[in-house]
Amino acid sequence: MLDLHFVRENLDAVKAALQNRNFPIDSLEKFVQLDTTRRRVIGESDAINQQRNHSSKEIGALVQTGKKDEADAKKAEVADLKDKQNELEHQRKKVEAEMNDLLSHLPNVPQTNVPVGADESANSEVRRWGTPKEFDFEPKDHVDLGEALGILDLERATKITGSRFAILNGAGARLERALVNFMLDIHTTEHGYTETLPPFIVNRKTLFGTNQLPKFEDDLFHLKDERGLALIPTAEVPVTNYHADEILDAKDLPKCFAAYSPCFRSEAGSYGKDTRGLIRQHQFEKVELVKLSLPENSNDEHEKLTENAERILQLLGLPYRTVVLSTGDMGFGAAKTYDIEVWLPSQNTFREISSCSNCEDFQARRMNLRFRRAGGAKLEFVHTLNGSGLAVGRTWIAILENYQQADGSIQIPEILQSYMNGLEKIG
RNA sequence: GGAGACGUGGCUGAGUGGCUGAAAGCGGCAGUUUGCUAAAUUGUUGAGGAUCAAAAGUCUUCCACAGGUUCGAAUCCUGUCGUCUCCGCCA
Repeated sequence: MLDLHFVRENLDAVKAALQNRNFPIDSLEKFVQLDTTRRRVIGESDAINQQRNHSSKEIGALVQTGKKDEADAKKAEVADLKDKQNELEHQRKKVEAEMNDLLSHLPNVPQTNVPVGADESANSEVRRWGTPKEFDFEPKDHVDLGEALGILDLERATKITGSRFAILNGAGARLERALVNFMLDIHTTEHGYTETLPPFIVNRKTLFGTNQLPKFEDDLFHLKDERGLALIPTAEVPVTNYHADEILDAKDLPKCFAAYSPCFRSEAGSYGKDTRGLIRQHQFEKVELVKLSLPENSNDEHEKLTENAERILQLLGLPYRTVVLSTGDMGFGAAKTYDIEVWLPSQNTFREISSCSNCEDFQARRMNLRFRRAGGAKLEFVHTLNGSGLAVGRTWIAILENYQQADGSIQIPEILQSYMNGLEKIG
């Protein structure tokens, strides 16, 4: 959420940012109007409050000195004030609610070094690693490979749940589990993250903190429960909110978390997109990286976090490229985002396997996550960052496709073999 | 699921209708003192909003949250949420 004062004082900059994000700017005119009204109403309301408080004290004194008539006269006066007050308070609440609603629907302002553009065609590649393998046979996709090997069963998953669900069996299930453990081990032992295992169900306040609400209600799986709970779409939600409503000590920053979790997404509006295989599922597993950082360090932390995620692909020997998303392609809360895209032979292209964002103080403001510097200075909002390190299902796909052999077997990357009980190949 | 207790500032903890944004202690910050460390001592120390060019100042709101009673609520009433204890149940 953008700061009220920031929007008021940087109206033109915010307007430009919204336009670059393909976001309608008419709400900013409404903003100016609401802002003016709000301040007027608060001024009037406070003035009446002051009178009331003052009169109440006088009444107290009059009652104690036995001047009942005068006290009664005053009481009548205050009763009048109270009516006006109620009216103003009502207005104030209404205006503030509208204002909040408006602000909570505004996306973050992109950093100035983010490429401006309408969509993903304006994304810009920042680096590339590895060389896609040349196959001397026609490479299959992960569905053909997995089903032939008996490690992937999409049909029965559809039977027991529905489309966009999958069952992994045998070495396939083991590979998934190996990847989770491998990723967590690297991030905790080599990259300094603290492992955390959060709840997979969260409340609405938490969903608001990381921007899923109010705008993206339909992307979630909601529980039929009077508490308004939902399944997490990513561990970013519970983990970033871990310190919500707290005041952290500057010396404890940055805080770096690595969290495994399943992720649940309704994928509303994506019908017909990536319908084959594991690419786009309603449920998938992910190891998520989250950082809480000092504002002045968040860009450096963002670079490091992205490199930490890339490191996993390097260790697995999977070719990838990293792109910086354009203003039109970025997520709602991000100020800057790098996507890491892994090479998929079957599609002869790079596909997203991680998205690493610096949200600056956008989420922190929503969840009231602040810190104090030494010297007792004023409280400031923490900067929050997150990125997949990595999406496990898509890594599973990448391994099958990149490590497939002519006979349909899958060679296991060496670094994973110890996680697979020494298994060198599947099939 | 049943019964009971409770929810106050960074922490502990006073406060049962006006003089309480809140005692006291701890912690934090600033200073003084003392070979160093430690201790002692003095002062200071919540958050949001409005006003203001800014600071200062002034005003206002906040004692889990939302309502209500009252001229006046941390204090009384109702609801919600949460925590703890005991019983039941269960992995």
